[in-house]
Amino acid sequence: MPKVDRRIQKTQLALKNAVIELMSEKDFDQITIQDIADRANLNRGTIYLHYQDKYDLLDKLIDSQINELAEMDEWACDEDWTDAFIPYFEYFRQNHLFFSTMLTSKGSGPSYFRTRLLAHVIKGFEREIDRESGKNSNLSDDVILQYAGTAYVGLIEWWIVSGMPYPPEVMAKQVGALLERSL
Amino acid sequence: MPKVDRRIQKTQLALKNAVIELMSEKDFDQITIQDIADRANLNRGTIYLHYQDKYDLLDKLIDSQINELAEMDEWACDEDWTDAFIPYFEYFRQNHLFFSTMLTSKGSGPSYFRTRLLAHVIKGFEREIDRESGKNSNLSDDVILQYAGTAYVGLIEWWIVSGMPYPPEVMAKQVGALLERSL
DNA sequence: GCTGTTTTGTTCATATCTCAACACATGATC
DNA sequence: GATCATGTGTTGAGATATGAACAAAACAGC
Repeated sequence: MPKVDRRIQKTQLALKNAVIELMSEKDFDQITIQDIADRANLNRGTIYLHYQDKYDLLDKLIDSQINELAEMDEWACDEDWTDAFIPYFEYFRQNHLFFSTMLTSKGSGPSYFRTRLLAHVIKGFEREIDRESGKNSNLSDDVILQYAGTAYVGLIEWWIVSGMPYPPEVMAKQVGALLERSL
Repeated sequence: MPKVDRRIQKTQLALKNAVIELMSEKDFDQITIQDIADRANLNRGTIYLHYQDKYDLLDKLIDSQINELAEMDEWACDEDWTDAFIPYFEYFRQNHLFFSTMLTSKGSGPSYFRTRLLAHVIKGFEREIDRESGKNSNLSDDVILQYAGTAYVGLIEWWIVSGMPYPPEVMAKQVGALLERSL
């Protein structure tokens, strides 16, 4: 990774937080580039140095968030299946503002971020399906993945929107157990 | 006022917060320029674009804070004497991190900021002494000012350090009453 | 339709910040 | 005293952000 210039990092962080704030206040389509620039305390032109328009900005914001998740996938993949989810739920808690806003925001139709997240989750589950014991012999992979994926994403959203009523470890263990049954 | 470039404002704000944080953790003399740069997430060289050294930085930080106070002096001077202090205590509450850190920090000897603040307060009180009714006819201005000034500053520090147990309006009214008796 | 207002993208010259490197001082350790 | 590590202050080239201006679009109200 060629280290990124400090100023770019700060600009992107400011933009991310600005978008999160604004999206929790109004519909994304009603947000103007000027709004974002003002909230991020940046010159409007600066945004165009990095993004095509506000949709590109949102896209790349989501991209980088998904990528962070993807990096965690590699970092710890074959741990004990019951502890494997702990870092994820800690991550969700740290970024709960992003997740809650993006998952619940109703731009037009169901959240674009949910779609992206679901796709990523399903891709990660693909290689975890039990194809040996025979317990899934009369089930299609498609069905299993869609089932487990939506369940997982739905649970994440519920947990965050409800104010994270259980600590990350508790969520992680239970999710691990349920997924192990489903996959 | 020629408007200041956004970047300068951000840099100064970041430095201010960094210094506040660090001073609440360790003695100012033990704080290194690199510490400040790291905490402010700035390049070390950037600090030298604005300040001679860390002492100059602290000086100018204090300067600007005192100047903000001075601007409030002009904004509303001859209101009702019992309400006049409300904006000040609201200001103290907003900046309580700065005031508590600067007032209680023991660089070497008593706080430099306290000295500066006291001088400013006394200067503001000078024209408020009652020289007509005769109630102060056998008192020296010096004595009155030192008395009222230290009392005021001491009360501010107590209020902030104690976690601001009374709302600003309550403090303002009582301080107004007490100062009216003293001046 | 037309008209005034807002938002958008883009451009340019300039200001500020960054990064890396440097020489020098300070202080600790042997 | 020599050596090593750490902090300082400075420099230079380059990268990024700024502010201001502009034309074109998008949009509202009439």
